[in-house]
Amino acid sequence: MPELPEVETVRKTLKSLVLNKTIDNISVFWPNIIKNPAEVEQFIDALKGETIVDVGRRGKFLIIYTDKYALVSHLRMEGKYGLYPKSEPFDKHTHVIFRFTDDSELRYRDVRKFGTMHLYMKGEEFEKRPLLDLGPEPFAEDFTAAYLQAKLKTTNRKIKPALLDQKLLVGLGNIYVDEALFRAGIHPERIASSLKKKEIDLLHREIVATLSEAVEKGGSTIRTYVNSQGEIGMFQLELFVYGRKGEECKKCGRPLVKTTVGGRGTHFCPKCQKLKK
DNA sequence: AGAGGTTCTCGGGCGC
DNA sequence: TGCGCCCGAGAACCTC
Repeated sequence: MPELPEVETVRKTLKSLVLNKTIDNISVFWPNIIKNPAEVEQFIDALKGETIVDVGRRGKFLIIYTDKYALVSHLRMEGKYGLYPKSEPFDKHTHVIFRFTDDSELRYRDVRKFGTMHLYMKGEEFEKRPLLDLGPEPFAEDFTAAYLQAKLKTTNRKIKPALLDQKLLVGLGNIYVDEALFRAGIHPERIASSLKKKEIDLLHREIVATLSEAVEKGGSTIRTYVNSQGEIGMFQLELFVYGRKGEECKKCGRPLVKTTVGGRGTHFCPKCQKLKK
């Protein structure tokens, strides 16, 4: 569910809620979420007594920093963090609880149980999976049009699945990839290596613009997304194509269509995004 | 009933 | 042949 704008919004709200809190103990009700260390007991023992000193982000991953550790957390489709009073009952979708030394606790809830957590010593987190091998951040200096052009030139994949590959670039998911491709006027099934320099320049600009506008609006709430303070995003109101099948294209007025590309539901305008070679 | 905001693993196909 | 890369399919899980 969350792509870069949603995760960045969660990062900010989560940080404001848990900074300087000290973990007293932890309960894990669905151990499959904990991918490292191998034993859940080690995960729990390591974090007992640790104080949260920062909350970072790399692509769609949250990184909760404590004195000694980096907890790398991916929300996948439906993961959510929230701070609750210990006295409040938790629901059946609560899979991990971090109890603090005060009367509050951080709960990780995840209806589909797809989310993951990897715990590493601080400083090791970028050398191990899943943060190893990630592509550039879209707002960083190393994500340039020239970089994008060099990467796309050498792949025969369709442009949409190529852009969803987090090794090429982090942060895009199914919503924002459809939005960026529409805004750049590029058909999602174009072969990546067939894109012209001019098209890639525009695509690069629209990827950065779409993601940064969405961050400003607190992300998009399509179904269930809320930030760590329970607030919805507002960027869904600005979407051009995602979730708008059959509605009028905001550029040309013709109806938008939905197909499947690379196994993912894909929204686009057949008039504004022509499938040329 | 099947799709849903994600990503990992696996296996087939292809080229060297 | 064998290996490595590239790419697509399927799987992980639950709700509506």
